[in-house]
Amino acid sequence: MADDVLILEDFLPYRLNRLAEAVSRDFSRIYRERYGLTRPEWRTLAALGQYCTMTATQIGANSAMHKTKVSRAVAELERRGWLLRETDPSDRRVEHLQLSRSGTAAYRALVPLAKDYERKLLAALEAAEQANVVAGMSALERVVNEKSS
Amino acid sequence: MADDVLILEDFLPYRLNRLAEAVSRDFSRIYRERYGLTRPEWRTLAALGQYCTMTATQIGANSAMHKTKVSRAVAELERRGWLLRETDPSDRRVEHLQLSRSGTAAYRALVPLAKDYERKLLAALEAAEQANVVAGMSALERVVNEKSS
DNA sequence: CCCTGTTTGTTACATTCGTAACCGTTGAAA
DNA sequence: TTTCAACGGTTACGAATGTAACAAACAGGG
Repeated sequence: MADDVLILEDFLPYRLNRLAEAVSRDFSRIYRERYGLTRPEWRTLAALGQYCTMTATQIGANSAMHKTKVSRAVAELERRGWLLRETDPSDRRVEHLQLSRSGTAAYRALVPLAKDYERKLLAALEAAEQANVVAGMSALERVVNEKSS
Repeated sequence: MADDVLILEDFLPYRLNRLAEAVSRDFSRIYRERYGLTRPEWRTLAALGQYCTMTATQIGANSAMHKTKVSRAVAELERRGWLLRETDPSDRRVEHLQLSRSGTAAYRALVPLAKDYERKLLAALEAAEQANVVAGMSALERVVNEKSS
């Protein structure tokens, strides 16, 4: 508790980052090896798969991505023919995005793999530990959201 | 539980990343605004402050940073006069690094701020939630370490 | 109708980052 | 002694990212 040394291994921001990076890196192999997707592209795909139709701004807010990341991910998915844009007739700044047939197919192929990954990760924990993870994350999310608001 | 839609907001890798990014971004203001440090530089400073003397390779292993990140962070800290290198006489590839007097001063100034940040973050949680966070993170770390080994 | 300010989304530029190549050093085997 | 693989650390180069500037479209007064 002395204020002269920080035990980095116990420091919450560091632990969170280390953990998130390891998990993210590990999981990214699933969509990277199979489809060559980047993380922003995967997130955009996941958001559109879940919500069917969204604007770029909505994707950014929902997936916590900078708008330039969204813009580039959308452009790449469109280039692949996985995504369709439709300009809003009542506000021509806005583009409504949705997955094409082939984009939906890729999404549907990835969802079970993603769920499997999560399932296996949590299966290595005891039931009480799983509950701790879920409750702890929710609590931290609550605090972080309070701070930013 | 259906395998056709993934609820991104409940998906563990995504939640972890979102949380870690938010906390890291928030905390980074402390060392960035005050000293203009980048995250790799802060981590290197923290590692050397904790362990007194380390090699670049050890810092990378300890802080989960790529060796090029460490190399650049060390170079910058040295440029500031915060860090001293000493070539190992028995193996001239190895450099033993340690903080200089001014580097130590900066470290000592930052440690209480870091601890304060963590304290305030956890103070917004109830006791049971804090326990959940600590236990949940430890459990996840265990699993991730098992996977990579 | 124009002017101003705001919003959506894209692009230019500089910075950061990782892969891979690299240099100098070491140790060990031939 | 010579050779060569392995290691510590740096650097070059391409990819990814964020900041800021930007164009186009809207909204609301004057």
